[in-house]
Amino acid sequence: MRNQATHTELLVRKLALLEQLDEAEKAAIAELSFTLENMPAHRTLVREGSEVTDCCLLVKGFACRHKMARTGKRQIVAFHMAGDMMDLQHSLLSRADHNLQMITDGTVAWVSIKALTAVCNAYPRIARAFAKDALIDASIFREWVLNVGGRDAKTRVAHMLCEFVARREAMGISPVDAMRLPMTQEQIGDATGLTAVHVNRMLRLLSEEGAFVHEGRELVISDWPKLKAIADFDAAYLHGLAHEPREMAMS
Amino acid sequence: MRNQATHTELLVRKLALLEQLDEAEKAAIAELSFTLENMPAHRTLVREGSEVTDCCLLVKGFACRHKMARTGKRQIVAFHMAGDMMDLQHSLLSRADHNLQMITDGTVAWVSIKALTAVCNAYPRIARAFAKDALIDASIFREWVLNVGGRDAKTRVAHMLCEFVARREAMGISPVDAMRLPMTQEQIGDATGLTAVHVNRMLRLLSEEGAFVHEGRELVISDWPKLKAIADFDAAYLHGLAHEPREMAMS
DNA sequence: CGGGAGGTTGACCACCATCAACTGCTGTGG
DNA sequence: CCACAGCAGTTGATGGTGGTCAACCTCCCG
Repeated sequence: MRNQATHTELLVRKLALLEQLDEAEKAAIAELSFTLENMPAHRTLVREGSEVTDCCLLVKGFACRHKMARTGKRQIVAFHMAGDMMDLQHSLLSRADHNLQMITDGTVAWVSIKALTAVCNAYPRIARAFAKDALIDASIFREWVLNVGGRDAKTRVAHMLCEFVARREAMGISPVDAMRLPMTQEQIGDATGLTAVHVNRMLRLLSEEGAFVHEGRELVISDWPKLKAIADFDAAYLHGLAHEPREMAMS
Repeated sequence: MRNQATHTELLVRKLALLEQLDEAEKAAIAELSFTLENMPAHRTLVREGSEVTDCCLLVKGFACRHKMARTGKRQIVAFHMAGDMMDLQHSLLSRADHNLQMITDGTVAWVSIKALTAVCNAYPRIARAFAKDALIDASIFREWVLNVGGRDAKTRVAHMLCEFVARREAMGISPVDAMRLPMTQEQIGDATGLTAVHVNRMLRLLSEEGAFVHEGRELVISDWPKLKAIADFDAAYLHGLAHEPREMAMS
């Protein structure tokens, strides 16, 4: 809602979803030294195989993580939005095992792993919050394995949209009843293991069934319970990083 | 190799792959209070949705983690072998988001999350080793998303086998040139998003191409470089939890 | 000896990929 | 202001990978 949130406010908001933080802890985060950098769409932030010394927090815009198969097929393994620490794993695993790339214009805030480690050592609850975040990340990957391995095309696309919407809501990025999808249909395809053409057909099918209305990338979720049912979506795997759309959740 | 390894020796061996441990640290792990329990094949250790207070270390046999889609389709998201702490995520996320089940007869060692946390607080390097293990877990999930979302059936099955073999080697569970697969073809199918029938065909195809010889579940990898090439397998994503079969790696 | 689980093989078919053509939008330079 | 290029989206025709169904086999164990 508030687009003016600073990068540290965003991070506090995110961590507060995972652990109770007191004023001293919030202050410690606010005092972390971040380097802000504007990023154009498609810019690669971290490349597979590279060594990493900084972690990056997404402040504005959207990004994704992806890996390549030998055939050149790209598999997106995660989407990211404002407030996400996108490469916590690099704090302990020195070599990146995947790429990190902007999908829209945006801003990231770099922070050194050293500084992050120091804050974690001084404030165990902050360390716990980061650890939880990493574990929830893993839970999301498990759900994605199920999604691409075990669901048909319509369900897959619907599920991906549900997760995206639920996470947006949790971070308060925008009202859900009128949002603009940041990703192209090709990117949805790369995330779901489908082709852009088939994603297009599935989106049309979903709107014909009344789950949502969309014109281009403008998306209005007209029937959340229906979308959720089609999607086989249960937010439990997001462990608190999700809010379902408010007015619609119980209808 | 040594099937007589105790549960704590196994855990030390595993953690030593991730962090240098001194004698005091090894002793601290040896003093952890584990409860050993024999488990028959198919026994469910942790059920999705349940609350968890203990973590379990697999001592003997094989297990898997899986989730269910609404349609009843089961998706295996990980295989586990001796030395694996199978549910570290439960130390911070109280509710299980997936099932944990034996696939063969075996033994597990339960340890309370409290005791584990205490050791981690006292020995930062042990904490780091566990954290790395959890992050590598996540890296493996990412690779699985790519595997089921982005590769064709033959490559998928080959990749799954490569990972399994490489992890076995790292834990020294058995010589690779003659091993018995613990999982059924149906379970391989549940892990790769294929049917048992199609897994069967792919296994035949792979052995016709000379990547390995198999009779029933007895598997002899006759040409590791070829299997690896077919599988699009690069062990980097295992971050040190893998050894490629020794004599064959460079041939 | 009988039953059951796992494995193997064949026939058929559906879901989704592929290829291709066309539309609409946006930004850019003449 | 228009022309044009390029990207994203849309729709149709066709085909292949892998699912489904079914039969049968082997092995193990009671």
